[in-house]
Amino acid sequence: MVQRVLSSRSERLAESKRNVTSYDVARHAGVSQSAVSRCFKPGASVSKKMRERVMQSVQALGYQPNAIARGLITRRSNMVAVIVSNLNFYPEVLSQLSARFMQRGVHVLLFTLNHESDVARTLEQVAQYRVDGVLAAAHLTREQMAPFHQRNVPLVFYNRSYRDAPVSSVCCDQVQGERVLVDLLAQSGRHQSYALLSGPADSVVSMQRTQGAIERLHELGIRDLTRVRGDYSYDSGRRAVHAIFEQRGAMTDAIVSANDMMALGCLDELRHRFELDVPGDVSLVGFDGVRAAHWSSFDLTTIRQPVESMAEAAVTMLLERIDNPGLPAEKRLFSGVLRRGATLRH
Amino acid sequence: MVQRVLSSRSERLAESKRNVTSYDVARHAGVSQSAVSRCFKPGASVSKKMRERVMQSVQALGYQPNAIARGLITRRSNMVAVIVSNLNFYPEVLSQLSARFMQRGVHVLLFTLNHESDVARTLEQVAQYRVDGVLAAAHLTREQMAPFHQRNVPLVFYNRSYRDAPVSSVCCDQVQGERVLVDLLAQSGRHQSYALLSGPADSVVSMQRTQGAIERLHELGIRDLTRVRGDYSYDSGRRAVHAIFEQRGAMTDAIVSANDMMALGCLDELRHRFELDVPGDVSLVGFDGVRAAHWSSFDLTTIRQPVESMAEAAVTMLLERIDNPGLPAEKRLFSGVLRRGATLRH
DNA sequence: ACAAGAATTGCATCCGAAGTCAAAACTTTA
DNA sequence: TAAAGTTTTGACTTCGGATGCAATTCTTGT
Repeated sequence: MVQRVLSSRSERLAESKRNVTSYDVARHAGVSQSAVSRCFKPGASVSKKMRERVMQSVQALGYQPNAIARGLITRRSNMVAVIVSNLNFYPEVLSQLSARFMQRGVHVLLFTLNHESDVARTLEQVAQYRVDGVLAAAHLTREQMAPFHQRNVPLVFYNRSYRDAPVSSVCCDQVQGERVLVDLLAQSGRHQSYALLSGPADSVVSMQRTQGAIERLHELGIRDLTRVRGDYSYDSGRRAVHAIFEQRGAMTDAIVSANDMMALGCLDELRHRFELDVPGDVSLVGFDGVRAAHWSSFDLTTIRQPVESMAEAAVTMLLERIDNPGLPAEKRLFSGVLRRGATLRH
Repeated sequence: MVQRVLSSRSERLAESKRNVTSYDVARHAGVSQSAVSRCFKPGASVSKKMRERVMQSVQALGYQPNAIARGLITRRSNMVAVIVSNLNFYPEVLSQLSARFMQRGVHVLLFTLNHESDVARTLEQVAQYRVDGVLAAAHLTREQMAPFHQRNVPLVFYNRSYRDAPVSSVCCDQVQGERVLVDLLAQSGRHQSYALLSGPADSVVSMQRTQGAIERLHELGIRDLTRVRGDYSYDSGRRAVHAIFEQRGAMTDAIVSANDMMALGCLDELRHRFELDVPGDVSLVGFDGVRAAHWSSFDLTTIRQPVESMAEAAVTMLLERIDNPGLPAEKRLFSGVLRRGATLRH
């Protein structure tokens, strides 16, 4: 009877191409399932003989431990969620994060947000997969963070800091960077009329950069400036030039853009549509230090975010907090690195 | 006795912030665990009253079903692996794929490869997570594909096709696109000397493009051409110009680049370093249709890959094969779309 | 009011690996 | 060589939810 059940089971196995389990390996090697399991646990108590026997069967059957089942019992999925809004803008960040997580044996469950995606539903999914941690390069409200705190899932933000919320973050100092840029503008050529091009209204980063610029301009006694808003894209940078000139005629001779993409759009529009010289007629600064800013067509003056260090810090902070749930939240602030290009009047 | 065990259990629950399980919900609602489970299964047999009671407890306790546990029993993780090499080059592809998978309730486990990553180890990880399918925008050998076939895990390639392997793929017709570009070059201005800039030696896409170009050039009777190799990057495009001119003096007046990034590097180097006019002195074509190719500084003539359609097709093909394991492999070939820019001599 | 049929519900089992603990197999020591 | 100590090993339980099946409840028709 028992025999029969067993045989019908192995028949099913054969016909359904069921995955090889640790039981199959155990049977093949003539040992217990526990033994097989132990052979895959680093410091476990297994004799050399046993390990050899098991590994031989593992090879023979092509066994791969099931990470899902393991995760269920250990309560560790070895996955982290990476939530990014607008993947297009900062591919390097994801690239860096992914590489560094992989290197440490942690897997990345990717969630991208766009304007039409349902953040609540997305976060629900994140929660259901029982990820060990969350790395968010996107904005979350306090209510949206709460469930993670309750479940003790560490949360690290990339480039957004929540002043009074107890969450960790790795940021580039937007305010200080922007101040450096404004200083540079002010020191070089005598600019008559400044324009400030901000990013989307709901972007905290854009707010900080804009605020940093305004603050410093005020301190320098410059209060009169044109303000327009873009959406971080190249095209919106191009459109912004029109908006600026509509407001001020073509007086404007210094443009502070909240990011590089828009700055490049401005640059192209100024040169090719308005046939103005940059930096002869107009000075221009960006922020981010994207690849294209370095291209010889542009050679943009900007602040480069130290993506490598920031990614490394973010990954480390998250993994530390996963291994040691007691660690308090920590906010790390990196300084941007000035890149002097050729878009500033002397 | 039973009472005592129960109470010690709930104490443990309280102190360890254990996640809420379907048992907890069942107890709270005074029903069986099966009932709770059924309330989360779409077409299940549950009375209205039951559903209400359960949902009330779900709300009260903040229950979230555990996708890991579910995956174990259903043998469906609802995750697919997306394997990309060099995330930096084609951020739009990942962005599109991710958005489309999310929209259909499928989760993306991201694996990025770079020159120093261990492909075998990566694929092992993919296998261990029991993903329902794999979407690869990277090269795999037949041996590396084999385990997926054995386990019946559908595999769809993005932009790489394996002629005689029974795997599905979605590709852009590189050869035909390159032929169109060469024709265009040949028709416009009388070019004296062609140069061909290929991508990395191990890139199948580069090979196809290069081959397409050479083939058509031969057909047109043009056999004399300079060949150099780059690595798909902007910088390698810049360097390539030097290499070309070293081989041929500055005779070359038509450059066919295997991708847009390198073409942009060429363009910048030609204009700013060599002070040559494009298209006046040199004509130039790229391939891909990246954003920057459209920028007014460049206005590159290129073939745009229909990323949206290709991503949609790839996602659909993969999900269909997951739902219906019997489906045969299928190869879909999309035509690139010519974008006429201003980098061709008339 | 009652039998037959349909819709719900709960019990028990399963998915696949990991951890606990006691039994079994080795070592060492007296 | 027996006792004591140390390693290894295996039986059994657990993680959390899904599902087949039998038991129960609810409809319906007569």
